[in-house]
Amino acid sequence: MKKSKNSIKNCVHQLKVLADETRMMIIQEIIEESKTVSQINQKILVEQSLLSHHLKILRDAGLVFSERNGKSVLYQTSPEILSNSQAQTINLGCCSLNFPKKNKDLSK
Amino acid sequence: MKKSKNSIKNCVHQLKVLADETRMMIIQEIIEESKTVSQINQKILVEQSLLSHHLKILRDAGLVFSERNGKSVLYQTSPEILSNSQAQTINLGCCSLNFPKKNKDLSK
DNA sequence: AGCTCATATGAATTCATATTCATATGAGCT
DNA sequence: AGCTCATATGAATATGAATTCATATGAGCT
Repeated sequence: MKKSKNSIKNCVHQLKVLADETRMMIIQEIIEESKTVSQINQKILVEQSLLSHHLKILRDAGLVFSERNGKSVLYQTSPEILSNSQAQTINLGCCSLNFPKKNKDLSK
Repeated sequence: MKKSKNSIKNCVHQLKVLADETRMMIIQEIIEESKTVSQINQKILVEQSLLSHHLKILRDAGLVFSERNGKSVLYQTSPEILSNSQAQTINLGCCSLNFPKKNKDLSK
């Protein structure tokens, strides 16, 4: 069951997925570098199972993907949706979303 | 009841408002030039009252505004949310939405 | 194999949002 | 004032999405 990528329906669906405070925060957490579920959970204080449900919704929408790394699972934003030149733009087909680049502390 | 503009809550709320096929189509109809409700309704085939409800939701979110013009009411996108340089960008605070410029026929 | 840590899943419930339908308002016209 | 056109509103219902809780899976360790 593939979704026609540039249709307004699919774009609106992806937008709906992003139009949630928790999921928006998840994207902002992982858009610059991939993180494990528990790393995300340390920043976003919701029940573990709830976070997992949200991650599934993001996965199903093709906005993020995961890969297992030992005991934990790493999440990152799907390369297909990131505009190649600017790392902070999410392309949804009928429209694209721009996140202002946040200044992370460089001590790490 | 004013909404703090750049909060993630408000941004997500506006995104939620835009994450609807009908409302997305409304925005696309009026983003380049203002239109009356019936002009919009000619393009977007939903019940008049339903369209009106959607327009209210867009108004309440501060995404569009209306002004009466005789018997009809003109709708246009709020200037505050349009990035001044590019007419096709909607600024939501924590992120902004970009619409590709559609080529309208120039016969008008 | 049994134990623990990390994450996922499913079903039930709660909460939000879209849709419908009937009706109201507001402006222009006769 | 009464009529019509254009739009808005409210309440009822239907649909969908988020949250909770209990439990399952999967990997590494002893």
